[in-house]
Amino acid sequence: MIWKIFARLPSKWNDAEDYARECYQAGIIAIGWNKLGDLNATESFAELRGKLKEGWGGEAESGAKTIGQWAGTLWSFRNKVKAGDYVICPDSDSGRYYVGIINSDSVFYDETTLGGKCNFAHRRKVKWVRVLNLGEIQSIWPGGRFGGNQTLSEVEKGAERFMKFLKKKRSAFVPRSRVSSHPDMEWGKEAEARAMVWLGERGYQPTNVAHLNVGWDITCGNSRFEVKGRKSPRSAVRLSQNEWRAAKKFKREYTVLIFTAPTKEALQMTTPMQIPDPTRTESWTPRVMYEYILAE
DNA sequence: AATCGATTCCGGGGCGTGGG
DNA sequence: CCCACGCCCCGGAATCGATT
Repeated sequence: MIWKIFARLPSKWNDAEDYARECYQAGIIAIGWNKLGDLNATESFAELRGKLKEGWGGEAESGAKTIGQWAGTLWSFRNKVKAGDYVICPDSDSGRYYVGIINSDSVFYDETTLGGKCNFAHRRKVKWVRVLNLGEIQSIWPGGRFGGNQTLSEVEKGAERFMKFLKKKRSAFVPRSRVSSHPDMEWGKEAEARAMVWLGERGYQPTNVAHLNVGWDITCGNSRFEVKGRKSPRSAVRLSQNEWRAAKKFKREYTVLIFTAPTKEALQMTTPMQIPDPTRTESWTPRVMYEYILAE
């Protein structure tokens, strides 16, 4: 079975956050409604619905209908999801889709925060196996839409194509339908500053070498980091020829860090998407630029 | 002023769900 | 059955902002 599971707060909330990457990095999939306590202690769908009504009755916009859908999500998460099932978890911060295989036989309850802020307590262990970009998703589901909008839903349409896609080996070029971008100087600088802090927090001793034009921005011993900042996942990440060459040369020692945040304040809190050895682990579309000069 | 591209806005479509 | 909804999202249009 294939499940689509969102690990995020509702987008209609103004401070909605996406925890997909935290889950990915922690080897977990997690959903909210913490106040319910351990789901293993809940015996039936009806009991679950009752507890939800008690705890969230006021927030449920459409009463019984909403409660019912929440109950369905949690009940499926507890009962219908099985070890070996596939999970697809969309990440709105990076515009990517994490694909994994459920690795624990039952749900467990854990309120400790993952890497960043995610404290969604209903969890299952996941072995994440792939990261797909929009182009790859669209090659499976034209239009990029699959599964439902609820926190958890089963993916039915295109399930066979998805399985076939996973078996096929990674193709070199997957077209991406998104606009290309010029690097934004100011955001580049902001992102670099954030990267320095973030690396420092993780125990590195980073040196900023961006001004040297070597093909990456930050050096920590043998590790080289290229930092990209963007305001939304809709704008593409572009590697210059210089950067590409360095990435090819240093392979695993070269990592691209992508910071996606709409405002400077948000950027200070953002954890980056990390792409080690980018020329091998991701699909890039080469772009050739021409210019025309009028002959004298 | 005009042009070009990035960014934001928003209409509406789509799939899977439980309620009635 | 049908309907209305959800921890949604695409893609065109409008807006913004930088550069000439």
